Amino acid sequence: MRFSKLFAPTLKEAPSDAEIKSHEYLVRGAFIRKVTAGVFNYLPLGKRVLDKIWRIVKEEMDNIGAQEILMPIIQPAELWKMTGRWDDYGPTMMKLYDRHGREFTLGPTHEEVVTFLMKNELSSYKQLPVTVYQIANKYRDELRPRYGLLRGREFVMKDAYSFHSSWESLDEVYQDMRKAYKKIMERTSLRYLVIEAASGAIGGNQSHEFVSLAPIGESNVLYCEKCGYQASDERTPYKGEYEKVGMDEEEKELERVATPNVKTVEQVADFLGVDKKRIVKSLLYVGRKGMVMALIRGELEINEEKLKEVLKDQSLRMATPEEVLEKFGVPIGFIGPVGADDVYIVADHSVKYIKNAVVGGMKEDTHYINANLDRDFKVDEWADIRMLKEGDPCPVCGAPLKATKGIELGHVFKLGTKYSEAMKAYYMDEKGELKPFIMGCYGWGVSRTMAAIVEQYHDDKGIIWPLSVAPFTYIVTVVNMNKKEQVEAGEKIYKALLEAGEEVVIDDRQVTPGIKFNDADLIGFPIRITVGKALKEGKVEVKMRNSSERVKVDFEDEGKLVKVLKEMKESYKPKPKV
RNA sequence: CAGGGGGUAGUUCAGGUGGCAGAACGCCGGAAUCGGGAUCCGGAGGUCGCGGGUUCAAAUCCCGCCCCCCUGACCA
Repeated sequence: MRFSKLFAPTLKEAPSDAEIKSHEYLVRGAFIRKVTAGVFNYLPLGKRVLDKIWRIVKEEMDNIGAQEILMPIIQPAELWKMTGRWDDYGPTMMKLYDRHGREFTLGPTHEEVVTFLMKNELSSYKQLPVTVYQIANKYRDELRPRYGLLRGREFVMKDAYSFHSSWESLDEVYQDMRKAYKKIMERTSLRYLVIEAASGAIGGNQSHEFVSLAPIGESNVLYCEKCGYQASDERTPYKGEYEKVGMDEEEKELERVATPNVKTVEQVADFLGVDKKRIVKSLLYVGRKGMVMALIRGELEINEEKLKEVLKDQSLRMATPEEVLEKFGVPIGFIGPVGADDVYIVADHSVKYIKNAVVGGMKEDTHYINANLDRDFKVDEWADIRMLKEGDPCPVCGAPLKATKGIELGHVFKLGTKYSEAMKAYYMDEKGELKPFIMGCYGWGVSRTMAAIVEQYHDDKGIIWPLSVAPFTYIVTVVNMNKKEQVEAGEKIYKALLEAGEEVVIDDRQVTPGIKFNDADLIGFPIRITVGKALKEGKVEVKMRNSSERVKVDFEDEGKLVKVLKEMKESYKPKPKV
């Protein structure tokens, strides 16, 4: 490719909306351009990188026997209503209507469509298992798209689905997928963790996330250096001791005290001069079955994912102040379990071990002190709904956990029969009985991977692409286009590399050397061949993007030059930033 | 969705007490130059987000709408 012909309008300045390096460099380096919030054009360079990632993902899927298909982006509402996700997933879906007013969605994922497909096409256990996948655009109306390709509203995803007649068969494919995902991580040179994860709105009962390490990542990971435990903070159970707060005291008399305008745990602790641990925090949620109260010890935080799982209700959300006021006639901040008899109460185990607790007074500007379990309030369900943080004990070995952040690239789920039952997708087993398919689903963020790689591979000048995903391997930089000998030498090297089957760009633009060097660094070509003043000695300079070292190589000897270049290519192994 | 900020040249941004539409970079033409976005001369480029209102006069004030960005995710 000739740079003079390449559609690659690089930018000197960072776009005003770029907050992170991958966003800035992908835009400045002419890989992508924003169309509207969370929606991008891929320019030639970006398309080349995307294709390389695409191909790696495709090859790894093909390797484990998954079969590529293509499903529609437009999906009818009826399928989503069958599984209840038209409402559950609702706000995240891009919805549209045809001329008859019939409802559709732009597919945010394809469980419904693929289950519908298999329900009609597979009828016997003899046809199972089957694994299919596609690589296609997905649409999600994110609350707040941001970070360039990391959280878009339109993005490229690989989604695979497997159908089985036994859990053992599902487990085989699940393990194959995990191996394939590890290979994708390795082939894209990403540093990553595999963590146990919450399955969220997708559902199911086992899932692992493949997380690429990055400080700006939105997934919080807890891991144990001692035993190797790795999990999402949303998923990590608390298996430590429960601290006893005042358990050796006498039960004192329940008393309502005035706490004017004192609402938060912090304020209450200050105002009453008590430890936060003595306060029981009461949070109200609204789910499918109405309002639910969740209790936890004052200084701890509630893990909404755990709570959703306990209640088996993915639609759960925090109640608004208005809803709370309407229900109890009491503003938020003064809500507590004493006298909250008509609401279902879920409490974290930590609440069990507080005597003479402080709770909301259920009357504006008051709190109760000396509230005691059973005597003053009841709990309908005990559960572990605590959010763990760094330093909390590892659930496996008890050592203090470490925290880090990452970008979720892959997610594998054992779905079980959630979708097949909801959609009556049955096959006939050996005994002639109808059984719902046992299913797995496996997602990979293809376009997001591009941003994740840049997050790990860049410096203050631009991107440092690993070879496997670089848009081109080499750039031949002709320093002075007015010098015939430089142009001729550059062309000769360019052609030699093309003939050797290499991916190469020759920078034949009539611009100053500074622009050429800076663009080469910004775009991130792994190897640069500079044709300039060293030509007087019959040499060119070769430099790898991840090093400042320049090697002088005789250019007249093409065989030797190509050999040296290929050797440098072999040894090019940029170091990730994390 | 809530709160905040913003929308002016291709980009990054000034102007905003109402009175001729601005800069830098980029772009086009030219000069000289050619190893890290260098220099000089000349030039093109705008429904000031959209619609309405107030006014002799609106980028500027008022109203409505659209879009973009940031923070948050109701942790009481």
